[in-house]
Amino acid sequence: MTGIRAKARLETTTEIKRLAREQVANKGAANLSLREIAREMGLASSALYRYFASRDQLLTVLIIESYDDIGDTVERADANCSRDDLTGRWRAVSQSLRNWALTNPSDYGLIFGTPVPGYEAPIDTIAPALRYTNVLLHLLADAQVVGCKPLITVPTTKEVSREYKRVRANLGIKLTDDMLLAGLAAWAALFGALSFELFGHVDTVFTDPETHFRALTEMLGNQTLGMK
Amino acid sequence: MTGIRAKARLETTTEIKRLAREQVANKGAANLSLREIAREMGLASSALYRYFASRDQLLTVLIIESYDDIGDTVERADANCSRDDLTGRWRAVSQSLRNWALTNPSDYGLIFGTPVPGYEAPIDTIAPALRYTNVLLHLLADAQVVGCKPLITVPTTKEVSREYKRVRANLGIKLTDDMLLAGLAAWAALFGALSFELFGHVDTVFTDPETHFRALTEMLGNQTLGMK
DNA sequence: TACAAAGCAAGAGCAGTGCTCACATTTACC
DNA sequence: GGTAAATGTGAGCACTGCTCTTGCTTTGTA
Repeated sequence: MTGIRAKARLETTTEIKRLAREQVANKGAANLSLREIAREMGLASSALYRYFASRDQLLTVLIIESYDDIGDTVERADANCSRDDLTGRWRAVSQSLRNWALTNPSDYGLIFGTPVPGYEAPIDTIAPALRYTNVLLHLLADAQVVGCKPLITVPTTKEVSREYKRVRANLGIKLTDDMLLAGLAAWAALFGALSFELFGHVDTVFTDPETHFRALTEMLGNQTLGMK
Repeated sequence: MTGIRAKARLETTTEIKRLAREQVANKGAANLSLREIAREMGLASSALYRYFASRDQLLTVLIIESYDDIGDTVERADANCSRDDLTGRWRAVSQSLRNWALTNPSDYGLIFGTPVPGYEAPIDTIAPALRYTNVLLHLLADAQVVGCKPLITVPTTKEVSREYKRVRANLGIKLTDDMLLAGLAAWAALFGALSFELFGHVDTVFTDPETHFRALTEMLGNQTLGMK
């Protein structure tokens, strides 16, 4: 029975990650210290290297888990709505995003903040990183099927239509140019607003950021889902 | 004549900042090393503390200079347009933003990336931080004066109108609710798109990010400046 | 012009970091 | 029960930010 050791290993690994997350939240990713984790666990610092190859690898694992967490959250919010309630789904998705970000600000920073120059995201991060975006893409696709037309205008140049053709191929989803642009713009506005808020760029602007965020998403929902 | 020493001090200070910027660009802000700067300059590491109180203070100075740099850039782009060419000004402003970000990606990361938890921006950073935003605010104000109406709808709740009243006060600028929301949304979409691009979240989506960015800003300009 | 004060640089030293490696111990399986 | 793998230890290397004492140079002034 290899179970005892496997169980202990899992526990230790989980505890390391827990303490790491705590440190990242309190002192920032840059100040994450393996030695401090070891001290808190009553271990020799070298012992941690039996569980994680390096500080960077530990951080990468935290990032992957965060991607999965935000993916879970957004998928669940979307799944809780009736499929044909497109506005409701958009509301639920964007609200759940902000809630997650406010609840896990350091994880948000880990994912959407400044990457280390030269850092190549390992393959393991790619799939989890796509989950939360796919929720939006499917919402847009569903909207298109029932005949929604975004209330925006796409600049009609050959360059743009060529690029968006490639984007459709890259994303593997069939969306009209206007739905694509409206969706990408709404998505960018959402994360732009969240980054502004979480990274402290609008502290002196808003008294109640939540109210603005609601107004923003309401407006973006109108623009993107538009009229049937 | 205090000139000789003052000049030497200025030169040393500038050189330190130059090398620091180089390191931040190559290895990230987290890996900025005062000792390495000292080595490269042929100085004892302790000598650097005559010029900067700490590593953090050096980083803060870099951030302030970056804020001023982006402020300069955006102000200049705007000033180069004829005042009543609102669309042209919006194009110039957003293009100059992207150009600056692509030319100085590490500075962009310094400003718009993950802040250190508990880090309180010193007062010196506040004024420079407002410059690039003020360019947009004045553009919106000018648009309003000539009767532009954004092509969006604001959710008309008491909460929203109360919050936007406070925002007007905080920003010290009189904009209608729809102009305010349209402007903030466009601003958020701009920086959201830039952060996605610079922080590597859309590498697999776009073949030519510039084309998408142009389409995005074109669309946002339409929505915000709208029709007279 | 002489001199005290202020500015600047050096080098040793402290406490901390990531990471490696040889070694000891514990556990699992044949 | 013996063997091999998994796990933990502690010393050690090379690095970091930062402080403090010591000595030298420039500065403004008496």
